[in-house]
Amino acid sequence: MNHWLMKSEPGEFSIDALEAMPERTEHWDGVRNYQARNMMRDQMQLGDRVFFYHSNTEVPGIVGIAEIARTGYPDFLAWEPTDKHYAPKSTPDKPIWYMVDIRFVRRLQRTISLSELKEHADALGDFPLLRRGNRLSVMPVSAAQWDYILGLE
DNA sequence: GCCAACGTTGGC
DNA sequence: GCCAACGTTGGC
Repeated sequence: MNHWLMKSEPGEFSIDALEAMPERTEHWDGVRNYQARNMMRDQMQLGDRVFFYHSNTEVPGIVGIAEIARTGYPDFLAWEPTDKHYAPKSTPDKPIWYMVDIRFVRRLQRTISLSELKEHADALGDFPLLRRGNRLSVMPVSAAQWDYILGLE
């Protein structure tokens, strides 16, 4: 089992919005970055756990846990001309962009903020979220990092 | 294949 | 709202 962290702006899609979905499940559409796509398409497995991270908000940080409910499949919104994430080079025959479905597991008892994570940078070791200028919206979390962060809760 | 210009991300 | 950092695009 692998672990992941996925970022979302709560104004776009929040942990509350995920919990409110039917089956508490929603597709993670709109990723238009090749590194993030490759992880979703090739590496995520059913049941993998995901830290749900709120970005671009008052207190950015990890707010909850989700799990992979469906492995990588084409992001059909890429070929919807009216969609915000329309990407005309991607077609049903030759999809470029992929997504997964995630299911709500639970909220954290408190937000583990980015600033708090930074205080533990030494213990966490190499963590993409803490790398300077990092902009990946989907990133791997090692088992040790996962356990350590949950220990902060 | 280089690289400047541009758009986006996301913390602050 | 600002702006640094980064990925992508497109001219050459």
